[in-house]
Amino acid sequence: MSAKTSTLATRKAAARRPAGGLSPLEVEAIDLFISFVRLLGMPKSVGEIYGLLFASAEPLALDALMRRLHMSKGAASQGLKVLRSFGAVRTVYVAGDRRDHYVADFELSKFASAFIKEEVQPHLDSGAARIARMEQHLAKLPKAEREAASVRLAKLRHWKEKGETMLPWLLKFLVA
Amino acid sequence: MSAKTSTLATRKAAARRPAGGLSPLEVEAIDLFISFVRLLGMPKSVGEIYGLLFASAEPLALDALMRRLHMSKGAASQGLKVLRSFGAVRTVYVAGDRRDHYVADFELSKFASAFIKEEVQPHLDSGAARIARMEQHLAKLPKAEREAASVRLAKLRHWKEKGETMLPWLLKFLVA
DNA sequence: CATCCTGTTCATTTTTAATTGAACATATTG
DNA sequence: CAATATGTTCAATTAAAAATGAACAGGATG
Repeated sequence: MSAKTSTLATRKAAARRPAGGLSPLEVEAIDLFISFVRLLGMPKSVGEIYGLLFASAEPLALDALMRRLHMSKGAASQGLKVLRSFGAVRTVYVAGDRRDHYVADFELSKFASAFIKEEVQPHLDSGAARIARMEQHLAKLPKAEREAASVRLAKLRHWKEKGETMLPWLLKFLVA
Repeated sequence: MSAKTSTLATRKAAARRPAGGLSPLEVEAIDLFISFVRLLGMPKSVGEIYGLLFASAEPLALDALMRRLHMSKGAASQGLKVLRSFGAVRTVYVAGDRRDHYVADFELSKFASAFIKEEVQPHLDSGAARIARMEQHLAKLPKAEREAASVRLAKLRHWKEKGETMLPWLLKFLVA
């Protein structure tokens, strides 16, 4: 009896979509975004979700993502949370359905600016703090060592400034 | 007799450095570069090696890296291989010692350009191939779906072009 | 208000990435 | 050329990251 309903559901889904529940176009989009999010150090599930939403003409609810991507509820929920957190995805109202339905926001720059704000910027900041501490240590060194180390520290400061110059520019370019 | 020489060498090195074999300055440098290489998706051992070489006034051989970083020979060898591969590190001649001695190259941009060439560029290329395939699939779609998908594909093409514009610029900025 | 539906959280398991250490290759030295 | 020193590679181990699934919270529904 439970076998019967599940068979029906499966058959219905299969009729709408090619084998496996994903069209070739969707598969390409998913692959594309998996490799993109991996580049940014995000879990592949995030790329799968965004890829499917990007390719999908209709908004999709959590259970549709689970089913079509063969993904657990937990992973889908967490992935959507991440995507929501930087606005790569948003919910849309669907009449007569109380599930949340998601669509992809097409502004890809949101991935990049989230990455910069969450990963790069903190590193730059902690790097700055570290350089300050290194300057403290430097002062206590015997003269011979101090001079060699001083050159290196200058290099670090230079890179830090370069990073701080580049980031805003990069953000601007991406958003434009 | 081999015991005698190795004991002497060990004692000599230990006298030069504080407990644990790493000065506070070295520890800061190592921490800094660990987080930097992690940002680029490289193993932490690569950051440890570069960090120590960056801070170290003298060239260091593989066994010194192993000893001071508590790292296996394999990890040190592989890490140096990676660092050599993009010129972040080079060997220098040390008279009367047949081990390879390494120093850090201070041009940090080498990390970034290696990352772009090895990680980013290939993704852009495969992305381009994928977009081409998606255009094939698109043609086979019924008209209604085709139009929605077409808008999305245009977005992808746009991002690809943006990436292709930005990368050379970014490289130039980094190297400058 | 008891039950069902939807979604979140988090301890556990699984998967993936990095490290170890031993076997090997190669060069050096007496 | 035997013995030793140096460095690389790779199968096995260990550590880190991600996914699962069950427990839970809250909101709707009859």
